[in-house]
Amino acid sequence: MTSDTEHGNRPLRADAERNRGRIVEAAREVFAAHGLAASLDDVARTAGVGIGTLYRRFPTKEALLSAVFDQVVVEITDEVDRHAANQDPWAGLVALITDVLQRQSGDRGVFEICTKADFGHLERISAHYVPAVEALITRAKAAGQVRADVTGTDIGPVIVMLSAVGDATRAADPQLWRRYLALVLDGIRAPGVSPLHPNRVSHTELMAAISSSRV
Amino acid sequence: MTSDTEHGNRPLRADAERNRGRIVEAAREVFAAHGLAASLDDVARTAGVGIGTLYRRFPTKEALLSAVFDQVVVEITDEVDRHAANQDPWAGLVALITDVLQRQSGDRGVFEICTKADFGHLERISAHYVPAVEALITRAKAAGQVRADVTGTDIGPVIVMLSAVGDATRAADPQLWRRYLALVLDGIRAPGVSPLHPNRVSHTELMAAISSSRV
DNA sequence: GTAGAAGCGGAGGGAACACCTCCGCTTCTG
DNA sequence: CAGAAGCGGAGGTGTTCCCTCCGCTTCTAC
Repeated sequence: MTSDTEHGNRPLRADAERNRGRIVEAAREVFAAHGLAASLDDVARTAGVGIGTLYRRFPTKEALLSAVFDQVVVEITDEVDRHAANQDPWAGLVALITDVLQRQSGDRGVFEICTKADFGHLERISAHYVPAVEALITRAKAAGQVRADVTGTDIGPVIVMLSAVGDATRAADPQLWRRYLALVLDGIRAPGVSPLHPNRVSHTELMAAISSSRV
Repeated sequence: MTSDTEHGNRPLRADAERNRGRIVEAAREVFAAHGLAASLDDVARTAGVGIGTLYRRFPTKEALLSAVFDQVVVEITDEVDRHAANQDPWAGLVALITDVLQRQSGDRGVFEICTKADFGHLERISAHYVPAVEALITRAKAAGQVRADVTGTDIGPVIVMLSAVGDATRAADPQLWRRYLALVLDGIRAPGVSPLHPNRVSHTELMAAISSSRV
């Protein structure tokens, strides 16, 4: 955010640096509202600069996405690691799911970098997410907090599910997803009642499936 | 499907009638795979006819959508009414949710006519769906089968949620949504554990929100 | 103050993709 | 077998992207 150079070389002129900041800020807003497919013309308009200015600073769309989301990825992975370290595994799991959803609800850009493989952020996130969730689920099951037939690979789909309901109901009530989170948590909690359809799908297969859906 | 006239007037020539059938069938397939935004060129190609032939028979995209989905809407509303009449309200509710999801999982076209207001099918469906679900929930709560803090307006979001997970995990395992259905059903079942975020949103508001999401 | 480097805006090129029209040619039917 | 009906698909029109180019403006170092 506060980098005052372009590629670590010559510092930018003051007005250029100011515009760069505006562009990143506008991109964040626009991607949050319309997803990563939003047009760069839209970003430039929101930033109040010409499209040429945007492209001089960020030669490709991907460069802009990096500038906007690299920091967010670090925040998310830190958060995930922190929750994994929670002494109470159930509390950690709930906090992890809640935090991820809170970030995603209301920010379609974040949602998409977490679920679409297109731009490489997903890999970095899942490298932290997968072991964290596996450890939490194992510990929570050992403590009798989570039903025995739930696995670590179920949490990804649970997040997708709640994220979808958050998106769908946002216009009616932006916090309504919390209601369905509570419902689903009650479903995950021990002891289960309904028998579960078997889940023989790996994290890797799930990631691939999720990021390829709704093309 | 077996209509052998265009607007109830002169019957079509045999080859034209044959092509009309192929077009409707191809449209069903293409919309199922790619959603209602799929292009009519794609439909024509799949049907093995020229784009001109398609447009002569269906002057607008909407006419084709009607030909494809009007019957589906009737089937859905019949199904919904039938489940509402189930003596065991819990069994009826589960069957209703399962049937809707079964139809939607694997058919993006059906999913979209059920959730997007664009083409007017949603209204016809919800005219049956809303009273059916309200009656089932009321009866199921009276029988102690559903937790007291769940309402009729929760079932729509639940379907959206499971439909999203079905879509996301389809490539990994097309039946995996059943696993999360069981999880959610356990969450809906009486007695609840986690307190639910209040739901002060009407069916109408929810429909509007859902059909306007992911524009 | 000023020269010139740095930066700026936005028209527009090029590509992709959608819906739909038109018309010369083909096929069916009475 | 005549002529009505139907056919195909090139192409018109429109939209929406990403990105380039270049004449003009603004900043900054001296």
